[in-house]
Amino acid sequence: MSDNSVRVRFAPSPTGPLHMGGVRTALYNYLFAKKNNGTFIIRIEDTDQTRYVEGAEAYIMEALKWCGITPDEGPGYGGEYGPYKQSERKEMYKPYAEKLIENGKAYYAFDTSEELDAVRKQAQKMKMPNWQYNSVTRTSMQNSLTLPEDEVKKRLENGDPYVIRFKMPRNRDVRFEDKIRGWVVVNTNNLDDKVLYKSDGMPTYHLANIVDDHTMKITHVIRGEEWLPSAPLHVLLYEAFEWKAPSFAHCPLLLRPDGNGKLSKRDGDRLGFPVFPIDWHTKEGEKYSGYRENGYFSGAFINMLAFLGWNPGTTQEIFSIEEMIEAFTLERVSKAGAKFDANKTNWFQQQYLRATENDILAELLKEEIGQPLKDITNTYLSKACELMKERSTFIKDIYEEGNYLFANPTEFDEKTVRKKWKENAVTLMTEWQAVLSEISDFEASTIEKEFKSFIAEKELGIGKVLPLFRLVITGKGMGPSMFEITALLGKSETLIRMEQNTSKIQALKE
RNA sequence: GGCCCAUUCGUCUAGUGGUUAGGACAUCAGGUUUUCAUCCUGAAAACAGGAGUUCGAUUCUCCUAUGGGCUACCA
Repeated sequence: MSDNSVRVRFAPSPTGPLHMGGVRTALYNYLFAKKNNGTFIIRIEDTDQTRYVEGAEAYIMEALKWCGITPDEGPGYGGEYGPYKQSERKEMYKPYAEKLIENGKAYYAFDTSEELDAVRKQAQKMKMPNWQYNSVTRTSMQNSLTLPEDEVKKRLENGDPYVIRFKMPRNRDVRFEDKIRGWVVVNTNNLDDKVLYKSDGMPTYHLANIVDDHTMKITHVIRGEEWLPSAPLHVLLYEAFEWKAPSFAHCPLLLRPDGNGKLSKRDGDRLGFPVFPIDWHTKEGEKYSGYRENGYFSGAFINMLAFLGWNPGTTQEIFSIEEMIEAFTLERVSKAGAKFDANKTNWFQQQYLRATENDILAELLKEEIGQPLKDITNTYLSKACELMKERSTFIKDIYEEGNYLFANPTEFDEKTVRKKWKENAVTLMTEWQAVLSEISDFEASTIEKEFKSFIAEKELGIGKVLPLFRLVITGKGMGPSMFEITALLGKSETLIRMEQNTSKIQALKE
């Protein structure tokens, strides 16, 4: 592997389940890596011990796995640049922070959180809502820039709690070229002296992500737009370390379909669609539903997600992951946030269901429905899928909408009975049953031919007779071709239903 | 409040100075179908507003508006 090969990382924080916005960021990283024959890395950013959520990391890994976004390096996947969890890299950050102090790019600060809160509150009272620890205010705070050298030394030796802050330079325009947005310029006067190293001995995200990206040889940082404001700080950090900065690409956010704001945890179940790739159960017993458990194919989910903020510039919309890799470029990621549309997701799902081979659908159906289908042959199931898939979106629809393919119906659509079941119905069905019983091959085409001559003989329209036949056999007023259905059910089952159900329906009528 | 980013049909988007502003989802109307779905055909539907630059702006610049993000010893 050469030094200039592409290496990207997806760096989630295990503070909860990964939602679809995060999955999309991971996907774009993955697509970019694969497109460029590069390496896709997962790094767990767990530097905030207070926000650790049990099970979140496992959730993230499983969700990505379901999506087919497979890391080349990461926890559980190996790699030469590990460990891939920041908590396990804890020891390596401090020397880097200290190096920055030596260079005069950072300093120790002894102000406690409480003191800072007090200062902020005070400033707010004086109508300055935006107090920052920066080049102006740091001169009046307790830090290694204001305290005498021996006092600083004493405090450090005493083990007094301290943080290390970045010494943000004054009045400099920091610029970098974002792969998605073009040039972004920010003046350092608007930036504050960010904490790099916390008093608990852990780095903040800002330090850890720079150190890790550098030591892991990351070439492209592809992340959400929420990081855009701190990107200049990161650029400055690379500069302070005299390291070459990676390229940056800030993806647009996923917005809520109604009203305002970015898509969040609670929107899903409130608006009736999942925002998570797979189910998430909280410790308190709450459930947030996921696409997997709701019956979506991961391919459809990923395809939909990719198109929320990216498009290939052609009219093709259905893409396999391989095709996406081939077509993907960062330049074609759009800049504006995208409102999520659950409708389109269903359309993708429907397209994928339809494109799936019948025998594969049969297997999936058996897997999903289980017990009720265990004695049905794959050949039969496969044919049932063929009949039902044009009118289904989810695997379960095949079973639910086509339940009559698996059992003699016990209910008969009331509306159809009322509208179609006339006085001659019983006679008609009895006679038709007799015709059916004479058919020997029981092929759909034969049944159809016999049916046509039957109604011709009766001088009746197809619409007068076929709905009755459908009602008797399926209990419904609509569905696939009756000839296909009865051919699949087979002669004896068809005759049994004709015999039993005709009188059942008639009984309903009386 | 400050800073940053964005703004084309209801939604996702194509479009990079001259187009009847294209597609997809959704919607509606016809056709096919015993029916439902599919499928086919068609319709309605957008350049946020205002100034510039230019022979000419959806496209470039500025301003305004709107939306979003950030503003922690969180990521």
